[in-house]
Amino acid sequence: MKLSARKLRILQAIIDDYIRSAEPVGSRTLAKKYELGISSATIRNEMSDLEEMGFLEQPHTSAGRVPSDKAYRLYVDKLMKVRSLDQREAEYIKETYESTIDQIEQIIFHTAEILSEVTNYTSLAMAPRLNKVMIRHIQLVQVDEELALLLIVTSSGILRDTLIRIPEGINNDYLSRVSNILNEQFRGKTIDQINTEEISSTWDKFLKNRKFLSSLLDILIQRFRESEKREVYLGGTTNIFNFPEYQDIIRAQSFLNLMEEKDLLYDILANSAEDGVWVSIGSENSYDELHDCSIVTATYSLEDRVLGTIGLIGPTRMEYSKAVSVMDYMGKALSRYLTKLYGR
Amino acid sequence: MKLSARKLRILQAIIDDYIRSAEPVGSRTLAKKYELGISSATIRNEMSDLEEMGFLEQPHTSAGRVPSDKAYRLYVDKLMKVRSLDQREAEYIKETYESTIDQIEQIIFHTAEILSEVTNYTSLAMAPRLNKVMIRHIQLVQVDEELALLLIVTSSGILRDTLIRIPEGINNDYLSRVSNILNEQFRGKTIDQINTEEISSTWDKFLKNRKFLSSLLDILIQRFRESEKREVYLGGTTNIFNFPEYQDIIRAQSFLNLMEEKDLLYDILANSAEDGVWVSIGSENSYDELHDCSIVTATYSLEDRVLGTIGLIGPTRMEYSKAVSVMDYMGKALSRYLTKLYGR
DNA sequence: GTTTAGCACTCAACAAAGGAGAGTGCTAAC
DNA sequence: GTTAGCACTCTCCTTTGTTGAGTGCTAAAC
Repeated sequence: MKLSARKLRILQAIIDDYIRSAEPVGSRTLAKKYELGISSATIRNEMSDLEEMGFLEQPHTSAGRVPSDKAYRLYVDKLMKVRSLDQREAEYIKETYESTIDQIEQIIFHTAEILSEVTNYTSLAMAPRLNKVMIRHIQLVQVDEELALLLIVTSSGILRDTLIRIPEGINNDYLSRVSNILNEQFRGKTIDQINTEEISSTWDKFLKNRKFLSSLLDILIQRFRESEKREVYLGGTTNIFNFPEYQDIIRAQSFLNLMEEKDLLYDILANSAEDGVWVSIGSENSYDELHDCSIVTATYSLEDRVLGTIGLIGPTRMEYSKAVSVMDYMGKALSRYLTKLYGR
Repeated sequence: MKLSARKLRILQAIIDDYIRSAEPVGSRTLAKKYELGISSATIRNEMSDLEEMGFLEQPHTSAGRVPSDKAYRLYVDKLMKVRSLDQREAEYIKETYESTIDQIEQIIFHTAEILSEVTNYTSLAMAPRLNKVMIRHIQLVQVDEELALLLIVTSSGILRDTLIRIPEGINNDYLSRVSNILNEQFRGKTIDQINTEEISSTWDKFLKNRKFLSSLLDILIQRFRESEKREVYLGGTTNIFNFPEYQDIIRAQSFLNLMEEKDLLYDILANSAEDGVWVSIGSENSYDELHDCSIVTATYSLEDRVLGTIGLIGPTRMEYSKAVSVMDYMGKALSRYLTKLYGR
């Protein structure tokens, strides 16, 4: 069977209506509300065809029909008109960025909050993958007799540091010699590329303070490990209660429990598109728990390195056109903002 | 009317039973399950008295009875036996502390997670109030031609830092002169005690780079402001679904929404006891939204300065004896751990 | 004076029964 | 190919009993 223009029009009307109302759509409603120029009986016949073709589903015999995941996919790919973002919303996003602080993690966290505010969906934001970023500078700074600070600066200005205790009798000169060696070893590499054994052997130059030096290395490595931490920030988790499909306590709970599985969420974001906006609908998701959710993601970058992904999650009956336009805008705005702050 | 020993025994039995079952307790159940040595009719009479005295409430005529907030208060103050913590749980807490990282905020966050794991309640943890902590050292470190790092070390080793851009032609010497001045101004003060105007006038010594210096000051002040940030970490928010009283979607939602109001939660923690464990039951809470929750808090300290508060929140039908013992243990364990890490 | 057995009464919770309403599929006519 | 009409289906809601746990009261027993 072919998807005639009329069938498409009807399908579009059903999807639009269902996205708005969350109620199965019947032929009579359709005939009355949308100016399709055909009677409900004709619509019934067409709907029957659409069901046979897998675009519609019936919760039970005497209910209206509901779009299938396949229908949403068609909608997203062909039918939907992606509006560009509302002037007011774009303005709002811009403004909030201007007033934020400059720690990269905080910016991402804040981004998640804005996303959920603007869309009323639950938002996800993956912390930047700093292990893809080059180390630019490592330095030990003496704070006082007991303490020194170990600094790691990456090529994008992102910073890690740790306060460490130093043994007695170590002075600033000594620390800067150590710094130089560390720099030789690390500079220009990404965290992924570091070879710890090689470094360890370098310490042989230093006869004294072996213990201190190797603990220093431990700390460094630990800090690098942390950068690989698969952190996900969430926004608007309780927005899910706004949707009638989550009025059921069991479903709401299982959704919220899912949102606590940061590792899984991270995987979802990490496995979405490599660049740009990406939509995954219901059963397209590789995780069972998400079979009645849809996810819209966008990547964000610093200069032209993709650092991470942000996303929205909601019922399959999602306002895709809005979600896609917001994500598109947001991914770009965030990238611009990061590049402005940390780019060269 | 006097609270006879028998009335107390009955009340205790009712509270114990209700805490376990969440079902109104009837006289027959009581007579059968607990060896009180009296018949259900006698218990009925006593229960009627207890209701008159305000210790019991009846959801409706033909239901059993439920302890009132007043009863829980009596229970917490007089009746309950505070067990010391289960060996296994104490062990578990100790172990997890040993494997954590050393950023103070992370430790606190992790504490919240442990708390909710051990108790199955929702946990709260207030970030440390660093504005009560003395500034020990401020330093500017040059990273390369464009960037420098501004460091603030407090008396308890807690660190804040920011990467800043420096104007051309500024060298390390210059930065260390500036550092010295900043140190003169700030060292030994708490963040609360800083007088920004006084500092601003100090810049007059420097003819060049006024703009850089004043932006530096802005950043410093901003960082201090951040330290006053009223941050609260949560653990186990979805644990609330385990309780039958939150099977109702409206109540669950309003609870979860409440948990998003970080400012309010911060206030609650900040206004609990100044030191040690504290219990607030139902209507004792000053916020309406919490009238059917109870909160158990404990403070944590570094050396002997109280830095913040951790807490548990759950239905008034809470296992107070467990909650109190866990909070007591945890407050102390956290303080010990912080002191070990950051104390002198 | 307490304690207890017995009984009438109350009320929520559950289940069954009976519309009402929305929607479908089919048929026959246009 | 389109449409009106009608029988049929199925959920949802309301109504109506029924059950069971629990109470309060009274009168007898201790």
